[in-house]
Amino acid sequence: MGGPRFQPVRTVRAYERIVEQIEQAVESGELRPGERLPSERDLMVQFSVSRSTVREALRVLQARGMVRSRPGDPNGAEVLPFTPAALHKSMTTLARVDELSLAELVQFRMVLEGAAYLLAARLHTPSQLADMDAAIARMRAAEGEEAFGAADVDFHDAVARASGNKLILICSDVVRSIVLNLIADKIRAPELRSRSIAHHEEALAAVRAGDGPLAARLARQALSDFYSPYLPEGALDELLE
Amino acid sequence: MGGPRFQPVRTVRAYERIVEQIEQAVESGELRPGERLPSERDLMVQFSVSRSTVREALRVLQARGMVRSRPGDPNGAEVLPFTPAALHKSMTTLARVDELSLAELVQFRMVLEGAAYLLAARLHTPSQLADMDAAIARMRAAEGEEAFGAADVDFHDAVARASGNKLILICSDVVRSIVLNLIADKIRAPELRSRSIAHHEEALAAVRAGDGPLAARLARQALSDFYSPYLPEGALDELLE
DNA sequence: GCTAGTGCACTGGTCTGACCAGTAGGCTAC
DNA sequence: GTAGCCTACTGGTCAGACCAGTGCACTAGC
Repeated sequence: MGGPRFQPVRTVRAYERIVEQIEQAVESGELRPGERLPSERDLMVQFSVSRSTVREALRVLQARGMVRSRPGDPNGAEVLPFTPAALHKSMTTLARVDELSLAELVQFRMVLEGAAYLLAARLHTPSQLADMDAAIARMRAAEGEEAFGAADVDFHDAVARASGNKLILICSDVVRSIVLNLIADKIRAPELRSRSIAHHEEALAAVRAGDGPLAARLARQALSDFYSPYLPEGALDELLE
Repeated sequence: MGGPRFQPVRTVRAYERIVEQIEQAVESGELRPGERLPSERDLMVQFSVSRSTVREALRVLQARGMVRSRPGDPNGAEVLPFTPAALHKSMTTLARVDELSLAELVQFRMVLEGAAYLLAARLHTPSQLADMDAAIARMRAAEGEEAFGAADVDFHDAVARASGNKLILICSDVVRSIVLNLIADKIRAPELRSRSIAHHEEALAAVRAGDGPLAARLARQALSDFYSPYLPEGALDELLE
């Protein structure tokens, strides 16, 4: 050993270069959400490749959720604002393929929600508290399962938003929807509702009082209560004090 | 209102159907990592579509990290084990496009690492403790930045693994690498090393003693210490008691 | 004048068929 | 027995074509 240090080479496909270029244009702000890409036929001229190559690049970008194309649209593909759809997709795959257990997912939710409540208790603004109040009111007023669930989601969203951390917000959202999807076939007994509302109100009171640790503990406890029927005994105990 | 409830329709592209079918085959275990897909020309017969359509489907699957194809490979595309690459990608985009601040990322790390230490303190096995010891030994023995960094990563990985939660492990990993990437241009002053090692050892001692809350607090504190130079004053205080 | 309807030019989705540069494995010549 | 060639494949790319949609300008009718 001692000769020149060579680097492994990798052949780069044409469509990958196109993906890179468009991706960079989006990330640098040169292309903003809502704007349109040139048509595929224009792109094939600009990149001087064939249309199939352009299309493969667009498929990759579409899979990443950065772009959407609609047949017949005279304006070409639309640049989309970032959505956690791709994040959601890969986490879902992770959950399905990589033997991620429901316990792990719920535990992760407990971690995230706990942090969200902790931060929310210290950072909340009046309007965010109002959002939480409104969500609880909607939960109480809800007629069907659907409306109740939506209001429930709104509440957790408001808390996560109050945490001031977008990553917590997005990840909570993704994991929650995956978890709910996993147990969608089992029934959410309506008699749990009043208890669920009470839990939410306690946690909200702690948030309002600025008692982060208490709010976090209540939130974890509520999650543990809610999901323990679907889990082996004691699977979530580690995160409860 | 009162007529039949119609559902919005969505035209489904041919390549999407192919993606679904292959994806499902992978998720159901019918196709296992390491196995090969038929060649594109075979697939076009099986799905009775053209090769371009098959290829667009493969591009999508490849973008999701489920499949890899190599020119000339007589065996067709390879089914890959799940990697967090797609997760990594979408989180990186999130960080770049969605104005995710370094503070949010580090805060998120504090949340995850805190949880990892907390769980590790309660669930660790002897061999996992040994892994952590070994990693610290490597940190101490490291000559260059690179070796030190690698050992550091190994340590955190060992802790996350000891948490027993694969989601925490993977997400910590992803977020850590994004954060390190963001501050890669700044120097990691070598004089911080001995302090960093000391921090790790304190936290490890708490883990060994089974004191989860202490371990978690030390871990958060260490992260806060390490990253505060790159952040506005007090940006991480909310998660320190 | 304005609106309703009709074309048209263009889009993306798909297909066909072709070429090229790689690869792996069998075959041949030594 | 082995080194090296051959071949039958592979994926990557290209060219050209058709179709069903879409939006818009234009036009016919009021």
